[in-house]
Amino acid sequence: MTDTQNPDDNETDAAPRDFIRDRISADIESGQHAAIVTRFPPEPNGHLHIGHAKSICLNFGVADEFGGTCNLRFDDTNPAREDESYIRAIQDDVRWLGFDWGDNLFYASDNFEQLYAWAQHLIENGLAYVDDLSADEMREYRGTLTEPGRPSPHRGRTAAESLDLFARMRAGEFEDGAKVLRAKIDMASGNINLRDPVLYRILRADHPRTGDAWRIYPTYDFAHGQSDAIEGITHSLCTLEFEDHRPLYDWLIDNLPVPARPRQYEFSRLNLGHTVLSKRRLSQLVEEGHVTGWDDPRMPTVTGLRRRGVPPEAIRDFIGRLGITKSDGLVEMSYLENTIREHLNQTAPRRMGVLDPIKLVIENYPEGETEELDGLNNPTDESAGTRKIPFGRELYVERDDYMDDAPNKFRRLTIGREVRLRFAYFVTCTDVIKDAEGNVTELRCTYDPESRGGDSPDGRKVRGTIHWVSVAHAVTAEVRLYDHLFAAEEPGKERDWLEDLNPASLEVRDTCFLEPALADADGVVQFERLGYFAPDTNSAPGALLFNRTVSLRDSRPKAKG
RNA sequence: UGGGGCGUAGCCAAGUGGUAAGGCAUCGGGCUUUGAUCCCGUGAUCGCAGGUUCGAACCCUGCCGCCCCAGCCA
Repeated sequence: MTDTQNPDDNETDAAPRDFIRDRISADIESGQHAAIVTRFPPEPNGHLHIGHAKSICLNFGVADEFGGTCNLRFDDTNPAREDESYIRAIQDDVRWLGFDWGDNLFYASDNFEQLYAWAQHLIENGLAYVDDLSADEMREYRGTLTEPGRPSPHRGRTAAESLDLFARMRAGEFEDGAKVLRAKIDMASGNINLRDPVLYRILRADHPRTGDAWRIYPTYDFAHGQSDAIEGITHSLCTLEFEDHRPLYDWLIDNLPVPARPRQYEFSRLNLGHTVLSKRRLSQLVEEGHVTGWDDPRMPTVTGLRRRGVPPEAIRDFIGRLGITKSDGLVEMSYLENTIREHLNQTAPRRMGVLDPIKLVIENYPEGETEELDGLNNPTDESAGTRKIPFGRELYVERDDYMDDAPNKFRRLTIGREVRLRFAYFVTCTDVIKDAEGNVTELRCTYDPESRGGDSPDGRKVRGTIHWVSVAHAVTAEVRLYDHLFAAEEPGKERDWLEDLNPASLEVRDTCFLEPALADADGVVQFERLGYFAPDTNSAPGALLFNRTVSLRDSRPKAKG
């Protein structure tokens, strides 16, 4: 009973460990908290991106691991920039990622009345005052990073006067920007957030949820921590740039009669190479038409990744592998891509499709004859079974898979070389037909009828295997190939970030030929030897449209055929 | 020159005084009806310089580098 654990007693596969989880464990062990409550607090002013996914996975993940709950809370304190449409989209995204907030849906705006009362409480206690300084004046008075600020002339206003002014601000008596409510803390603090930060500003705009009830709105600093307290959040997890705000967060909690004592912990946000992860920049890309929308498959948004064909499991796995720390780095895009491949390799059915077709005619195959061959749906998963693939005398193969005078390394078609048509026959190229400009228009081949299925009874080996589609049975489709949205790994590092946009991020192949089984594909599939492809949201029978989620790894020698 | 953080191999990241986990990438090799998958192997003395200690990535001191903060954005 009093047995201690063996030092070599290997725990099961390590649940994620990081400084935040360590802290939570400690808080639970010490009895500090019986159960933990976290929250994911998006501002509804744009769509979620993969950086948010990190926060989502952390907050919901930790709640789940420790038997707590995670609230979804909209930080809707700025009606000037927020919109209802985003509220819906954000919920869809979080759900799609695989998380469930149950009944715990909140809005900071639900607390407006309470926040107002607490602001009055601060004024009554001499801890806040109404200031008439303009934004410009306030900036001047605030000082600089190295010089202390000066007190506003209104800092000494009586509580009674501030209370009156504050009420009139609420009533809509003053213009936007005419007055603000400020906390009275320390104009000389080295931490600029403590130099009498603004708690309320006049914004005579209607709010998606409270309509015209309010003419003043609390700032993030005043709304966030207090909302945490109201919801009983135990661990308020946010990104590093809020570290400077923690003293203010604590000051407010300490000076207000809040019902709980939440604590804020900060972790580093996700930075990904060859893309941008800020809502400001992402909205700009959308607004200026550099992409087709928030759900453009090139966007690092949750909705974009989804349309691209990235499974939510892959995103969660990716985030999990990165870990939670306080050091900010730049994660290689290839890391994400690799994680996506890993998941899709297990689940995506294999199919064949030719994206840059040239015709291949098998001269000794009977005219007009057709047969069906069996193709493995997934070599890594026996249970995926097989499918029938129609075969005939005329096929489409990839232009890339033929080369004149190919070097020995070239394992594909060239005159005189025998290769295997996947799941079909051995075929030997005998002649090539070209147009006036020298472009290959057709390949002539002979096949070995004995090699049906892809193996020769004489045990003869073949150097390569290529994919194909029967001309008579092919379905046509448009396929979109994507590359990094930005050519530079760190957009904006060497020049204006928009100049780093990759002009080749989208390549449209409008006449591709696919095996007939793809006519009604409804999930991500692997086009053998090419990559993973997802039917686009606009794909329709007769007008198939696929997005390349990610290519397959390619270890072929550098110089392509 | 103020305040707050960070600094372990190309990238992410364990490690918290006892002699550098793991993942990805790279490069070799094996297997292979996808040049895919899979399998095996492959690299660091821990930003730098001092100090404490029998012993330091982990403790102390001093440097250096990078990130964030001067919105009535979050």
